[in-house]
Amino acid sequence: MTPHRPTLEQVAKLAGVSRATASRVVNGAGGVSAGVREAVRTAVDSLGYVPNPAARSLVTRRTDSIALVVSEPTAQVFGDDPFFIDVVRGVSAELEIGDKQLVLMTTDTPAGRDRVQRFTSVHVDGVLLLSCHGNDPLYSALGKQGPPVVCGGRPLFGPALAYVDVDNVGGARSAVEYLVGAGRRRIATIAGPQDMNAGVDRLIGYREGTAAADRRAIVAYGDFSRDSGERAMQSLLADEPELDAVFAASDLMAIGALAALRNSGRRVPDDVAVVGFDDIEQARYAEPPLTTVQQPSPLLGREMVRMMQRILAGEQPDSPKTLPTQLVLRSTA
Amino acid sequence: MTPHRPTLEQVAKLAGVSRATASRVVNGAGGVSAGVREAVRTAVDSLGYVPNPAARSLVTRRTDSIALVVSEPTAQVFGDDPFFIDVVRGVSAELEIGDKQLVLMTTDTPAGRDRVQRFTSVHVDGVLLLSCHGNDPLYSALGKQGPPVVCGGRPLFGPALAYVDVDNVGGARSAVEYLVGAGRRRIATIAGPQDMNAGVDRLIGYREGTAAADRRAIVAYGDFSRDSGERAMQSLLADEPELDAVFAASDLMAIGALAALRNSGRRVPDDVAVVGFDDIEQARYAEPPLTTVQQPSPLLGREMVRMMQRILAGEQPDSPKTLPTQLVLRSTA
DNA sequence: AAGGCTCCTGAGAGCGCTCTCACGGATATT
DNA sequence: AATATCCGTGAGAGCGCTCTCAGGAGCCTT
Repeated sequence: MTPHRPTLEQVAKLAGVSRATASRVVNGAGGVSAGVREAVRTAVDSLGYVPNPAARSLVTRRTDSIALVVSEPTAQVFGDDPFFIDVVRGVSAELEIGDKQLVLMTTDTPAGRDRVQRFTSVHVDGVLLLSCHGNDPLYSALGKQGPPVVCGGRPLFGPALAYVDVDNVGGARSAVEYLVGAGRRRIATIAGPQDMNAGVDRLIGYREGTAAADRRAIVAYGDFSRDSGERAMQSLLADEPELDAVFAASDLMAIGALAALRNSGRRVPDDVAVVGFDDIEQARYAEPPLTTVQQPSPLLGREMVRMMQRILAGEQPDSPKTLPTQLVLRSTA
Repeated sequence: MTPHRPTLEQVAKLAGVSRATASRVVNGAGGVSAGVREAVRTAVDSLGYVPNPAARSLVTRRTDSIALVVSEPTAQVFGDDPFFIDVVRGVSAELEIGDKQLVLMTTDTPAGRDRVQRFTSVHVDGVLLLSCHGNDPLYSALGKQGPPVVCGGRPLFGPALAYVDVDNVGGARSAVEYLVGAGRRRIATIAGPQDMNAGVDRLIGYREGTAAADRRAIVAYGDFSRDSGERAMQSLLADEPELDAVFAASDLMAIGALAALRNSGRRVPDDVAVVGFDDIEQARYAEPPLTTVQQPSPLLGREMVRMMQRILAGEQPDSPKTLPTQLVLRSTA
């Protein structure tokens, strides 16, 4: 198919130098006189030379590519909010700077997990884990040996891995604080799944906020999806008809809650205030537009890569990094 | 970091065979006696041997990985509908079957494009192009030399590349036919961007449908986004206050149109029927739930991979493949 | 029984690259 | 002026794997 890619050897011959020198120029190593460097560059251009990464990585033992591992449940959960794609975009953009490749892997089946484990042990320089689910055996497996791992989201179990997270606790707390400050008395929450760190931490933040203001915690659970939010809101309304505020751990659940509130005849925000979490695009178009806690998803991707690069460069293991969230005021609270 | 990966040499020694034989077993090549095969397998397991892909691909000239190239504009456009992630999921699942890797690349800048071009020429066995935008220089560049290319979505320009597409024309036409059958008289469309094949083809389908029913074409343009749909609907309403149906080339635009119709006091579907395209999750929750043309996004990804694999296997170049769409009836039409 | 098969196995030659090491020449040191 | 230092360069040894080729053992043919 391909006629035949030129090799370094040919570049060297054309430039009238040795392969070693050509290699030096191609890799930007110093110690080459300007004239020779120029000659090699010319040869590279005229031949259209592109280094063979396999040959290179065979000797360097680097692959210059890192894996982004996403557990399929995660992809499913985040399938309809742009979180995932935003993270990927951030990862991609940041890797591009370092001229590294992004290898995307999903782990739905145990076989897939096994595949990931085998694969990552040789094929990539590092692994970014975006599987925020509970006791994932992948955590411990990857942590034990093989390339360095950086998690997106604080791992709930397993060994202490490097991670970057969004300030879920702080964001949730600030949402509650805002509701308290706005004079709300009975503040409920629709929490996310408790096998995911975002679900856990946002509930913790809610509890901190209510405790600090001496409010009772009123908790219902959802799975981050719209429907689960609607159902949770219904049960909340049944149990606590007097509630006047709800913090939902995701925008989708908040939007579901909005529908439930509407159906129950409550006015938002007059009767019940609603605050979501994520700040997805739909939040802007909700009826009424949703007040929510914004999280910097692309930045999460970028920071994961940066942390990985620091680890790869052999620097001190970073302390976990937490990215700030921000309350975005719209009309529901 | 890594202690040191076992090599085939070590496996061979442990199994008491030559490297060649060990290689045969590892690669499942025939012509190895059962006893020897078993011995090698045992050695592989006990050593935890994983073949070094760099060494392998150095000699085989395959990388067993294929690139999915996404132009950033595309990612942006599709950022808030699950199309992109669905395609990726399909691609990923299908590649996994063939035990190939997915390398994800985005091309926002010209530099990025250059990078893609250089990269793909050596690093991957094939390229899946998901950049459905107009006159992308990448098309011709990739088509000319380098690995085989399969496009997702019919390329609008450039050389004839293999592609898989969704039946945009047929889907749009069937939407119009349905509206006609439901007795709608003045059927407008909110078309998508005309530098993207989905935008072009859905407009063609609309035109076919209206022409076949002797209806006048009433066209406004959007960019697939919600806001552009809302604006387009407003201008449609201003120009053609008597219209009684709208086909929007995306669900997001249809949802925007719904908002504009509501604001103008029209009832949906009583006064104006609305049909979207895509069947994103939001369509189910629109007010009222949106009738729309469903497209099989994950299947698109799978089929792209399958076509690529056929090409890689040296089979006859496939004719372009078109995947069926299906009208999903809800409440807006 | 001799030749011809087939079947299994091992030896060895690279794939294209990086990197260490040695070496010659120019420059700096004493 | 002699030695030490440095810089630019080339030779060559692999990195771990696949794959061709040759050869030995066992079987079938005639």
